[in-house]
Amino acid sequence: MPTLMLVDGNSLTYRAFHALPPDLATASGQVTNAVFGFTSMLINLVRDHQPDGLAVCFDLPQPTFRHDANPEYKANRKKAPDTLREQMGIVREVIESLKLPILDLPGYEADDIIATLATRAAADEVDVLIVTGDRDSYKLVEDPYIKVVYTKRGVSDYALYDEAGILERTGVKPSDYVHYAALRGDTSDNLPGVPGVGEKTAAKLINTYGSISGIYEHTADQTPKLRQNLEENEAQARSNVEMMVLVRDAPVDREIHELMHPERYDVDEVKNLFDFLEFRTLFDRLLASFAVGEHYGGPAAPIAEDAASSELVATVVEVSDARWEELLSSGEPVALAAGRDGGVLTGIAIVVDAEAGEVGWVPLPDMPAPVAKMLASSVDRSVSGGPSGFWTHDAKPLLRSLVEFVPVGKSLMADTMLAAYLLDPSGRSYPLEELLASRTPFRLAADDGPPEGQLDFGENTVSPSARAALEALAVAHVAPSLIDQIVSEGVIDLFANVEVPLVRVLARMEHAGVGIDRAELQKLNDDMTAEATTLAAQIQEDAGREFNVNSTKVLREVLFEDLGLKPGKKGKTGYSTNQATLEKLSGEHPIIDHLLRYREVEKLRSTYGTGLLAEAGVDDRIRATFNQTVARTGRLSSENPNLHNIPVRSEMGRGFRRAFVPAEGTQFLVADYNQIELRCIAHLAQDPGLIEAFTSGTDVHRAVAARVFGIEADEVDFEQRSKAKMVSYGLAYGMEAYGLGQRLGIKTSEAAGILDSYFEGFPAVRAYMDATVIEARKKGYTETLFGRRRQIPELMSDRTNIRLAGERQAMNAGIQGLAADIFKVALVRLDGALDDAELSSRVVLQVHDEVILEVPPSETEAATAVVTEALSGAFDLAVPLELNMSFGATWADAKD
DNA sequence: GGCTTCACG
DNA sequence: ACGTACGTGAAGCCT
Repeated sequence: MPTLMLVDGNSLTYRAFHALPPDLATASGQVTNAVFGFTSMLINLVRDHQPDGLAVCFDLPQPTFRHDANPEYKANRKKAPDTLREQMGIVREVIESLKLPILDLPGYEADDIIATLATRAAADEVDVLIVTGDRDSYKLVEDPYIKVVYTKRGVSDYALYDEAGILERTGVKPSDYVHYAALRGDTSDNLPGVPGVGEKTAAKLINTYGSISGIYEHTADQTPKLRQNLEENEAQARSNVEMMVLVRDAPVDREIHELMHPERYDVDEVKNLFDFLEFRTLFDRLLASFAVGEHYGGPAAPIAEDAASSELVATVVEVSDARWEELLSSGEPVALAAGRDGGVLTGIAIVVDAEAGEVGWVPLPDMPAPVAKMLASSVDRSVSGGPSGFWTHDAKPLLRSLVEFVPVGKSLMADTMLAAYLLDPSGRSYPLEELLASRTPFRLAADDGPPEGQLDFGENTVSPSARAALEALAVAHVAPSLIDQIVSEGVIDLFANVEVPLVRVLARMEHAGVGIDRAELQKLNDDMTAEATTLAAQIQEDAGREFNVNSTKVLREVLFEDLGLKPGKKGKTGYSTNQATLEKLSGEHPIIDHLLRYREVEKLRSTYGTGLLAEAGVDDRIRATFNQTVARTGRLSSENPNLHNIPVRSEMGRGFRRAFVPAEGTQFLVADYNQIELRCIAHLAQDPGLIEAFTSGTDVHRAVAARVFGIEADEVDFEQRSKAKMVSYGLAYGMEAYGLGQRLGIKTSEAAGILDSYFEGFPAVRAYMDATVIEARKKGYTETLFGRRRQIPELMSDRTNIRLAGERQAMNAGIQGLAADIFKVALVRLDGALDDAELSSRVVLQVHDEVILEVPPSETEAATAVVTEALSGAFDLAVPLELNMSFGATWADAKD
C-alpha cells in the first residue's frame, strides 16, 4: 500500500526554531537552528516511515483570510523575525534541493492544503501520514487511511497517532475532536474554550452527548458551575466549531499520483547546500535514509530479498476482456513487448502484474478491443484514470509493424531504450538485458532461439510469446529506475515531449518510405559502371600494370614506388591516397586525374547506384531505418540505406536526387532551415555582432566577412565571403588555424590571422566556446538548452590530443545538439499539425535540418502554411529561424 | 572487424 | 611534442 507523507512545513520549522538554541550557526554567522531541526526531523521521518511520496506544505507569508496568523509567529515576531524568516527561506531551499514538492496557496494555510490532499489521497486508497505540530489535523484521522505524526517538544520526538492513538491521547475519537477542542479551546490556535472545561471534562461531555448541540440540550444535567460556564460561553463554543472546520477543498493543482513519484535529488546539489549550512553529519544521515522516489507510476520494481541476481520468471496468464478493460483504463502505464517469429510480429505481451510476474499474451491479428483502444489512444498525462499508455523497449519497430493491424495513436509513454540513450548517448547499443542487469536484481535469460537461418523445431527454444512475456516484464522492472533518473537529471521534458513523441513520427516516416524512379536509377548506374570500367582500364595503362584500383594498399605502391610520386601525409598503415593528397599531385602525372574521376564515379556507382537499387522494394520505395539512439549529439542517423548522404555537392552526384520521386499524384515539398547551426551559435553566445549579421538583411556570410575584414558589406569579394563562411562553419567544430588553413589552401599563420579577426569581431562567441569547455570539464558532460546531455570523459585525459579532441566535442555538442533538438521538436510539431489539419500530405524523409513531404496539388497552400508554422515556431532563438522551401517533381527539382 | 575513403549536414 | 573540424554510414580491401 503506497504511503503519502504530508508535512506542515511552518509547524515543523517553528517547532525547530524554538526547540534548538539560536547559537546554532555557520561560521559566517547564518543562524541555522530552525533549518537544522527541520531537516533533521525530515530525515528521521523518512527513515522511520519510508513514504512513497512526500510533500511539504507552507502558509504563505501574506495574511490569510481565515483565522489569523499563527500566534507563535506573532509572539516571536519582535524577538526574532529575521532569523526565523530567513530560515524559512532556507528550509524551502533544502526541500527544493531534495526535489520534494512545496505546496502553498494564497489565502490558504498549510493545514488546508494538507486536509485537501489527505482527503483526496484517502479517496484514492493511499495511506496518508500527516506530520504536524498542530492538532487541527486530528479530525482527519477518522478516515482509516489517514494518520497523524505529531511532533512533540524537541526535534527528535514524535508519535504516530491512528484512531486509537487519538482516543488515547485526547480521550475522544478523531471524529469528535473538533467539538472536543471547541469546548476545551486551543491555545496554539488562539481559541479560548469554555472556562473550567479542560481535557477531561471536554472528553467526558463529548463522549456522553456526542456533540456541542447534544451538550447544550442537556446543560441541566451538569453541575451548576459547569452549567453556568457552558451557557455563558455557548456562542464562543459554537463559533469555535465553525472556526475549526477544515478546508478540504482548497484549489491544490497537484494530483495525488504526481506526489507519489518524487524526483530523485541531485546529490551534488544537496551536498553543496549542506556544505554551505555546515550540516556535515546531517548529510551522512541523509544519504543513509533518504531514498524516496523509487517509483514512477505503473508497475513498481519489487525489491529483491537478497542481493544476488535472480532470473526473471514470467507466467503467461489468460486475461479476459473485462480484465483488459480494467487494466488498460486505470490510467497507469502498462509494460509490453513485441512477440516476433522469424522477424514477423505475431503478438504482444502485456504485463498484468509485475510483482507476480503475470503477463498477458495478445496474439495478432485479432486483439481484444481494450488493447486496440489503448494502442490507438492519445494519452493525456494530466488526467488520472484515463486510458493508459504503454512502456516498451525499442518501440519504433513495434509501431511500424502494428500499423498493419491497428491505427496506432500516441499511446507510447516511455521507451526504455530511448531513456538509456538520453542518459548516456555514448553507448554502443542499449540491450534490455543489460539495462535489467545493471538496474535491477534480475537477469533476463539469454534468447537462445535457433541459430540464424535454421529452422525452429520448437524444442529447446523459447516461444515468441514466452520471450515477449519476459521482455515485457523486464521493461516493467527497468522502466521505473530509468524514468526516475530521467526526471532527476532534468531530461524528462525532452524525453516525454520530444523523443517519445518522435518515435511515432519516425515510425510513420519509415513505414511510408520514399519513392524511387527505378529506371532513372538504373540508367545512372549503368552509365557510371561503363565509365568506371573505362577509367579503371585507363588507370592501369597509366600505371603500366594491372592492379586492383580499389585497393589503397596496392595504389600506394603504384603511386609512390612505381611512379615515384611525392607522398603526402602518412596514416597508420602508410601514405594516404585520399582526395586531398591526389589533388595536390594533379598535373604531376595523368594517372592522378583519372584516379580522381574514377574514385568519384566508383563511389557514386557502388554506394548510390548499386546500393539504392538493392534497397528499393517491389513498390519502388526505399524504407530506411532512422536511428534515434546512435548519434551522440542527439541527431538522427539513417541506415539501410543511409538517406542522409545522398549526393548534392557535385553535378554528377546530384543526379541521384532526380531518382527520388514523390508518390503518384503528389509533389515533393522540401523545407530546410537556413544556417541553423550558425543561428544556434548566435543564440548561445548571445553575440551582438553575429545576431546583427543575421538580422541586417544582407547575406550572413557577407555580413560576417565585412566585420572580420573591417570593410563594408558591399565591398566583400567572393573569396572573403567564402573564407568567412568556412570560419563560421569551422567554428562549430572547434576548428584551429591549421585546419582552416588546410581547407582554405592558405598558410596556417594567415588562417590564424583570420581567426583572430573573427574572434575580435565576435568576442562573445569566443567567450561562449571557452565557457562551454570549462563547464563541461567541471561537470563531465555537456548539456544543450533542452537539457540533452553528452558525457565527455576525454576532457580528463592526460593526453593532450585526446583532451583537445574532447574540448572540440564539447564546443560542438551544444551547437549541433541544440540544432538537433530544435529539428526534432519541429518534426513532432509538423506531424501533429498535419494530423490536426487533416491533410494527406506526409513526411517521407528527413536530413538533419531538412524535411521532405509528399503533397497533393490540392494541399499545396495548406501544407506550405503548416510546414512554415511548425518549423519556424519550433523554438525561439535570438535570431529568426528562417526556412527555404520549394516544390518539385523530384528531389533534385525542388530547388529555388 | 579494422582501416581507408568519401558521401551528407 | 603532438595533431590538427564536429557528427554520421557504406563500400571495399585486407587481416
